[in-house]
Amino acid sequence: MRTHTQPDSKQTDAIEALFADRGLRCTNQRRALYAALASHKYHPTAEQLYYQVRGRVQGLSLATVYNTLEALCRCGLARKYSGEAGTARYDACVHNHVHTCCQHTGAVHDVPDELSQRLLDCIPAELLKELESELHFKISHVQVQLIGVHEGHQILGG
Amino acid sequence: MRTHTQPDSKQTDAIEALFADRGLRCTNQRRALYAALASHKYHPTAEQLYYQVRGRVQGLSLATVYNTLEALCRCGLARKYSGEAGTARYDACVHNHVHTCCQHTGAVHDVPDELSQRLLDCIPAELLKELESELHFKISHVQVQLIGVHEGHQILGG
DNA sequence: GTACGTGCAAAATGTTTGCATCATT
DNA sequence: AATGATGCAAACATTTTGCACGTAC
Repeated sequence: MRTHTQPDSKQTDAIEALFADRGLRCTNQRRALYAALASHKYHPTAEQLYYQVRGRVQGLSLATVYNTLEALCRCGLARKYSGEAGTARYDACVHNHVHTCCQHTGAVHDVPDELSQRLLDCIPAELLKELESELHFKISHVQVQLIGVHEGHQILGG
Repeated sequence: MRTHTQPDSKQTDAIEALFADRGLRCTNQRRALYAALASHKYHPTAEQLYYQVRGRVQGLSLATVYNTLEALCRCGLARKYSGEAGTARYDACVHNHVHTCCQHTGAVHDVPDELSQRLLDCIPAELLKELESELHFKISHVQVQLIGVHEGHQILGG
């Protein structure tokens, strides 16, 4: 296989530091996958990431994509979503935001930060505290999805 | 709609009426599946429903379970959720409620109605209206999940 | 040097589909 | 009688796993 090729860049250093901080080994594959994930505006599936990153890191395998995504999720650097469709989607875990999910196409989009924040701010922390103690459930985060259809699409009656 | 709390035949009639109302054919399989789904406290997967209902309706197939669930979802009698795990879960669509989803076990539970309602009521209708017009997205419903761990479970580090 | 990550392919899920038969309307 | 649902099995899609090798620490 390939000897270690390390592109010099501020961002790479930042990623290395991030990984080190979480006790993750920093491999070319992981670095590239995380960089791709973090730069994604939407929410790629494992397969999409695979094809995207494959061009940059040779010999990347889909298994590694899954392994890496799982590692990233486990240490809190990424999040896994399972929208309406059967395929899991991922994003780099920057901060909590709201998603829209189209019932027609299955597409998942972000709600812009400002709006997301306003929506999430509606839920008072005390209520969450109360839920935690009532349900004996430690809440790590609240996930909000707006289910519906993008304008121009109709739900077929049936 | 008049809902008598009465023997099985009454409930069966109610289901038939419900189906007729939506233009769904009422077969034994569908009736049994819907009854099972509606009585479920948790959120069965297709497979769980299959094994549960199989005892009551002879020769039920998994394909029919999927077909039926899809038909129910399409006409608004059921909802499909895709929690953290890779398996879709369903419930009879009574009213909107909040779910907890355990990061450790993947278990999905309902938040009791009163608490769910209080949480959902936090989101003002005007904000949703605003989101709809900003995003060009027709919101059918808001889905809230509390992600975390049930007490007594720890997230394992590595 | 060692523990862990990787690639490959095969296996384990989970879901959908084609077609002949059967039941509901 | 006609339309649509069912069952079966096979196709399909997605994710996980075992193993030999390579690499970061």
